[in-house]
Order: sequence, then structure tokens, then C-alpha cells
Amino acid sequence: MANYSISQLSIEFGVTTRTIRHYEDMGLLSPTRRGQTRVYSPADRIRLKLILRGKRLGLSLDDSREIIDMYEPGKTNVDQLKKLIDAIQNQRIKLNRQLDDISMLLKDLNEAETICIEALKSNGSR
Amino acid sequence: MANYSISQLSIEFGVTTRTIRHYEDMGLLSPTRRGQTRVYSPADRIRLKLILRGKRLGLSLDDSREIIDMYEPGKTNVDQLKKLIDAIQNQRIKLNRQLDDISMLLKDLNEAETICIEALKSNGSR
DNA sequence: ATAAATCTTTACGTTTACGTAAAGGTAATA
DNA sequence: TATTACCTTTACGTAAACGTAAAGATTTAT
Repeated sequence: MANYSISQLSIEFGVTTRTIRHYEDMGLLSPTRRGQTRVYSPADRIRLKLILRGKRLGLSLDDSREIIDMYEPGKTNVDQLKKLIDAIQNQRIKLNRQLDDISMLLKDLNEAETICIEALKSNGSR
Repeated sequence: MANYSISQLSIEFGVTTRTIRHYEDMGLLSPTRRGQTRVYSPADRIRLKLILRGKRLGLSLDDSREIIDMYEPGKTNVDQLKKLIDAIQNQRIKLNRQLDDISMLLKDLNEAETICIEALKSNGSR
């Protein structure tokens, strides 16, 4: 698997390099270096993808970091695992509420659209 | 139907009065007044509900205002109606992408949870 | 009638998530 | 070799969404 430069990733995901560096500053990414230049691994690329997905869902960068860290190994302690399961539950609750919100919004949009179309039909000639 | 004071709404929805006044400043709410005191109608309450729903979905206040205004009448012009239908389409696209994001995240969370539980099973005794 | 609760406006402060120079290093290409 | 294309760090700026006093009006309870 190839590696990526910062501009490659910025182009692929449609964000600025500043944004990607910002995620590093916030502790969400830690690419290796070749000299002083950042080198992003496929795993780094996936992390960025997850960050941006979280962003689309309205998560804060702190939230995203927490979630992403869930998928990482290094969780040996039993208490940590239990905490993790708890966090997963909470996330699931939040996401399910979002699902409800979205389905309601979509329903409203459909109704609004119908009303618009009807209005156009009876009015579009004027 | 009864009306509401600002603190009643703030308690019901778990936001501060400052937040509700802010939404008014941003043109999302316009309660009537009794003297100088704000009086919120059931319709105002619904609007607040919609705003907070948008917030949970990561919408900006501007986005929410646009969407909420969709449901209002007063759109007589044909061009406006067409623009509105367009906006509805765009929102639908965004929301469907959010649905995808959420289902992926939920899937990931399920996997992460399974891994945790397995780890606890084989490790919880130590 | 006086205190407590709730309302008001005004206005500066704060956090998040970057934007936007500025100033400079490195590497390939004309 | 000089320009072009990337890369770097440092650092101040900014928009959005409120938080947080401060200072005062009004309404309700004792």
C-alpha cells in the first residue's frame, strides 16, 4: 500500500491542508515524517475518513477522537473495556436519536415538497 | 392552547434562556410581547423544537432557518417555489448521506462492542 | 411593603474549527 | 541556476453559538 502526502489527502477529501494539520494539532492524526515532511499511511487515511464522517454527523473533534480511539487496540484493562462498552452504548443512543430526527425531517421535507408541487400545479400558469 | 414564558421553554427543552434569546437575535424566533416580556405561542414552541432538532443533526442556525421557513406559507412566487423544491432536494441528499454515515458508524460500534465483549470473556478473570 | 423570582437589555468573553498571511526550507524542472 | 511546486512552522484573525456578568424593571409571595 502506498503512502500519501498532505496535499493528496486534502484533494481526495476536499479539505485544506490546514484542516489536516489542525486535526494533527488536536491529536487526531499522527503521521510519520520523512525529514520534516508528513507522510500519511493508509491507516492515517482511514482515520481522516472517520474524522470527516464524524464531522458530517455534527460530532466535535473531541468526540471523534474518542470514537476513533475505540477501534484501536491497546485496551488491556478490564475497567477500560467496560468504560468503552458504555461509551459505545451512549454513542448508539445518540445515533439512534439522530436517525429519528432525520426520518422526521425527511417526512417533513416530503410534505413540504408535495405542497410546493401542488402549488405549482394550480398556480404555475399565472 | 396556552402560551409559554422563556424559562418554561428553556426548562422543557434543556437550554438556557440566553440560547432562546440568541435564536431570536438570529431571526429564528419572534415571540410576541406582553409589555416587554416575551410570550411564546405553541407555534413558537414548535419552531424551537425544530431548531433544536436541526442542532442535533449538526445544522447551522442559518440552515435551520432556511428549512423551517420552508414549512411556512407566504411562498406565492413560482420561482420561489422552484427554488424551494431545489433546496428540499439538497437537504434530502445531505440527510441521506447522514443516514449512510450513521449506519456505518453503528456497524462499526457493533463490531467494536463485540470485540470488547470477547476480550472481557477471555480476559475478565485475570 | 419588602424580599424573592423572573424578566429585560447591553456588552464583553469563550470555545471550536479552522482561515489566512508571513517567512522560510526542499526538490524537481526548465 | 533560477523558477515553480510543494512542504514546513508560527501566529494572529474569524465566524458561529452561545456563556457570563452587570444593571435594572416587574411581578409574585410573605
